[in-house]
Amino acid sequence: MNNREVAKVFSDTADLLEIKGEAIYRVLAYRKAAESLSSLGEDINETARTGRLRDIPGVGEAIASKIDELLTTGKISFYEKLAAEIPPTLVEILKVGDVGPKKAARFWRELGITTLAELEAAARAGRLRGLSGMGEKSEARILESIQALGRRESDRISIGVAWPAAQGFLERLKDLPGVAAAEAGGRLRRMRETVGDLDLIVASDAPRPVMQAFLEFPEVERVRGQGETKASVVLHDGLRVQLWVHPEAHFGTALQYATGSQAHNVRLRELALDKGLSLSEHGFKRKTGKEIRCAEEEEVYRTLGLPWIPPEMREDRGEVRAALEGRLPVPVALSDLKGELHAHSDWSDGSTSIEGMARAAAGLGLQYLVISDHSRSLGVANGLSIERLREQRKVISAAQKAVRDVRLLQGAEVEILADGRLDYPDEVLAELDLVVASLHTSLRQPREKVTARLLNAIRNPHVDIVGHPTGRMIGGREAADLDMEAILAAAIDHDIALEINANPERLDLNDAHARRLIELGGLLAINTDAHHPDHIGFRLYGVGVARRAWAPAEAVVNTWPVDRLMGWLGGRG
DNA sequence: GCCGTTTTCGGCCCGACTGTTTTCAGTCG
Repeated sequence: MNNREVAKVFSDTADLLEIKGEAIYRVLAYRKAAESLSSLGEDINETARTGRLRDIPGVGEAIASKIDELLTTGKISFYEKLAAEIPPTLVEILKVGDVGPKKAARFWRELGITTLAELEAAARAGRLRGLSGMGEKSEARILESIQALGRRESDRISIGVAWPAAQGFLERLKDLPGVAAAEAGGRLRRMRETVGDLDLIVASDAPRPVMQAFLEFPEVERVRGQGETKASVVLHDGLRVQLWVHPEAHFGTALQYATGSQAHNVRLRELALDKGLSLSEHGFKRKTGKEIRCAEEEEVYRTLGLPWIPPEMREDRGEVRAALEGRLPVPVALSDLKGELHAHSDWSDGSTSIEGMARAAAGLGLQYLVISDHSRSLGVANGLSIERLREQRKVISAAQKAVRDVRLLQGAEVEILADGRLDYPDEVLAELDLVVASLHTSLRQPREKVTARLLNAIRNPHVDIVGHPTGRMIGGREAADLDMEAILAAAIDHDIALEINANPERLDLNDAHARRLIELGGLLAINTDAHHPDHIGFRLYGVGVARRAWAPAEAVVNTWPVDRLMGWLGGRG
């Protein structure tokens, strides 16, 4: 079983226990363990084999032994017993908005509902409103939420869609009279791969007109809820947006609160309690009733005796403890990136000439750009034959004369063939400044085979970077089944970098694997895989993943000045 | 069920909003 499958069992266990009415802290313990498992950068089978399950945050004696049982027998007797008691299909109806464990339990016990389809039928038949505490409005909301669930292919949208949408709102909010500041919060600010909605936080001492103006934005289809400080709307395209408006004097605590994650916030509130303070989005409160307001987020952390923690690191993955102990790393920032190491031109499947890409890179202030078009076997992408590759080198030199502000290098994104060989012979690879080796085909091979292909590429002395190592597409194609520990170890052994592909549909490596690589002392490259000048803007998302991985600039090869980069490349093949 | 520079037991975050209520439970983040 893989990490995600194991995590799902524990998250389902938490849901079932909650429906059953178990003590909430027992439920939360299972949920916390599930979250830790899903963000674990190492294969859980390896962690179990080496007896380190208890090192996982939130995994104690009881859950560790259940993980062991699951990995060795394929099931957990505790879960089997629970599932015999509470129908496990009830978990799916918790996805419905306004339906939590209490309602799910009542639908089941009082109406015999066990599945989403049965819940929908009961709502349509008007049978929900008969329950005490439920009326027509509740029933209508539930029905509406079920339909919304069915319409959306997934309940999450890509950060590549959400980010620009949020920026558009923020610009307009900042222009409103009486608005001192506007920021995105939530998963978006933490640079998660996907978000469920947009959380926007505005500082204003006159909240009412700001709220009103927001509700009248043309893309707003309907208002889901509205109070003094919060409003929630649905846009015509189905995107949900939440707006918080707080006075300037609270903006720091409000932004901190709205950024989350929930688990991170719980940690901070626990720390606050240790200091005799109660923390909420409005500020700190002493037992005496005296309040401490924070206009800036830094003040919130300072009050707790902490340095400011970057939003991308706020996932309760040890950042609070690291901050307390003064060993929180400074993660790489967008401004640290000095070059792009993986970009395509119209020589293969890019949209734009080499010179056009060079001008775009120069316009962004990059110091170097590697043109890395596809290799010969990738016919669908117009991969370059050896002859065309050599011809391209001359064109790159000519482009360099035309665009002097950015150093142009010739690379290639070389196919790792199904049998593990590379798509160009070594003597051709040796002619290139930089080699990105990538998998595009036969991603579904068994673990041993696909892992061996990547290892073979890593051992080739000409390969500098492995591109989008797992091949996953978010919400689309599954990652290849790789022995990631072996890949990370080999990459470190051979002093090559693993790519964080910044395309928001890829983000590959993901944050968990990238963090594991950093822990082990490896190197990353943040590459956009640009096929169009605009795609170089994807760097932002790749940096987000690297920051979530706690990667310092030092560990990212394209933050290095060109001389150091060339030295690293030249040290190999 | 987890966890510990106040603890191996006794804690484990806090408030807004909604709908159905006559004061609160449930959900959400």
